[in-house]
Amino acid sequence: MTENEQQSNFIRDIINSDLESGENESRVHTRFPPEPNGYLHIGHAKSICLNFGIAEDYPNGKCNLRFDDTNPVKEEEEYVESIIEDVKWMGFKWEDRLYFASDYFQQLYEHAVQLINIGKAYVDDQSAEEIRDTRGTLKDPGADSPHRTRSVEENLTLFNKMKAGEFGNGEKVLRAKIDMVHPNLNMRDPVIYRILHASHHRTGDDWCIYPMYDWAHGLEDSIEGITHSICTLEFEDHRPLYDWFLDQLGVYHPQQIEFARLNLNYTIMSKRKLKLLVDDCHVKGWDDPRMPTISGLRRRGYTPESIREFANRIGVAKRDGVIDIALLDHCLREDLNKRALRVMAVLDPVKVVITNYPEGQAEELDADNNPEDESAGKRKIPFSNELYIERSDFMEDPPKKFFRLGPGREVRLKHAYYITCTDFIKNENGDVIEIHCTYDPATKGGWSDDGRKVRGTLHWASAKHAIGAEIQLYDNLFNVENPEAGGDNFIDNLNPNSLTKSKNCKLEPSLTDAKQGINYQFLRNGYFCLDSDSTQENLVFNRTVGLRDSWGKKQK
RNA sequence: UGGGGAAUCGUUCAAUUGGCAGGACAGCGGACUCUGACUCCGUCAAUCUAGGUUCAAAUCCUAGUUCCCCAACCA
Repeated sequence: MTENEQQSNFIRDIINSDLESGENESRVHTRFPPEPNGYLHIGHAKSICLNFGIAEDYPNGKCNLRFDDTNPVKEEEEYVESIIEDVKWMGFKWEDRLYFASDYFQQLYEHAVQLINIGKAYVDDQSAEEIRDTRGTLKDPGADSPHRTRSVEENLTLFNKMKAGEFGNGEKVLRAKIDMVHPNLNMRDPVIYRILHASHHRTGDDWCIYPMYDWAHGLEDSIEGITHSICTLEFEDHRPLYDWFLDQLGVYHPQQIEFARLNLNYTIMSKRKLKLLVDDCHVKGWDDPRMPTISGLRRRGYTPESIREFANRIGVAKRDGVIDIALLDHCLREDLNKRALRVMAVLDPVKVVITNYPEGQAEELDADNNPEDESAGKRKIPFSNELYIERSDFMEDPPKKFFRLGPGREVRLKHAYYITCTDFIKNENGDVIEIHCTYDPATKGGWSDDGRKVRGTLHWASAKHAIGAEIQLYDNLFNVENPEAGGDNFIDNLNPNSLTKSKNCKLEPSLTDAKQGINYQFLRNGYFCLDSDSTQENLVFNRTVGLRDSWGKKQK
């Protein structure tokens, strides 16, 4: 596959053959159905790209954004808002098709009455424990409930009383009457309605009975005229049930198709566990830049384009596997390289004094904003006799392959001059605190006419013009490839060094005007963006991702 | 254990449906370079196993192996 070209997959193959055979009046209609019980993460992004991507690529294709809000005790308005923002940010459009399962509660209820009327559902008085105990096991068949043979009239009466609030939580449930000895556990008279005296974020206290996923989901799809209902592998076992309900009711019957969810190494993807990281303050919130949430990635500086390209490259299949986080990094760098504004920032500064440059003098030098994009233009950078360079760019006794500064060595200051190190000063701890150099006035702009080769090019900032900033460097949130291997002990695998703050960074003054949502490349240091906590007085930048570093790698 | 799925380079997705196993990422080597970046070139490397059918098998058949999912009034 070449870059940016749409990767085909088995789901698109199914759609193509459906289209060929004239299935669904040749419509293609998908949906992305999140439960608003947490923030969306990169795994959801895969599903979003799949469902909305299909809608974009087929003539008249549509994709609904539908909240599967059937469980009021776990769901909140805050999550609804974040999900809407995230899908929008990803660049997908649902036009006027924003739906909520809760909008269908009345229809779902009426269909339940219908199911009772055809003798395929009954009210059970058993407790949750009793139901569990009589469901049987993987090996053993289940046993019929004593209430399984109630008359239609009695079931109708009881179900209406459930709806009217005459029973407490857990006192009664409505179950489908299928087969208690079915080899598929999901078919052993699944519960389809439970009593929950809880306020729903949208329907308030209108209802005290709420539909279960299996009952609700297929009907939601049916009501919306979904053609291909795409979900993850763990629902494969539910498909017979999905089909059974729709067949019993005789309503429009979408096709459920399952694919393997995304797993990334060094990352967890469980909403429950991500919520725990937030609730227990292991991270600063759902949008902490170390989180794999879409909001976290956004704050970190990821672009929607890079995530969409990633989703395209990983493909879609039924085999579950683990994607290397390096592929995400790659897609990110590929996009950022094209768009990021180049600037200079010194993360760990050490002072350089140009001894032959007049003190008190300064000049403005020209610099490209983006060598990959001529239209990005140029800017001016101030130069003076006192500068900062990166501490790691100087060695007192450098090896031959070190192309940077050392006693007697000449390097280029990007966009400025060649300088040669003549001396350096150390403090009592033996740390280099000042480096003395001379500059060659004939090399202004970073060129010399005499054909002299200078291997190293350093970024820098003029000491008296530089602005200060705090920079946050990130590493993987977890320090093992599969943090979830130990079950709920994943907290033990948190990387204690996932966040490193550098307070005294020196940036070129143009960054005073840095804006949120813009990607910068701090030359030789990586891609950065202004953090949402940044203020005029205290600038804070996040490192989105570092540059590839073959030199650093070689050092190890 | 009953049921449902899946097995192809280190990782991941492909293979015109029986016709030379290909791409991407990672790795390694090199070229280029005012970012040790980018770019470019090269290179390493796989069909779960055992039988069978066939001129020919990743693909079909038989037997086996391994891995994943299911026993919430979660989704």
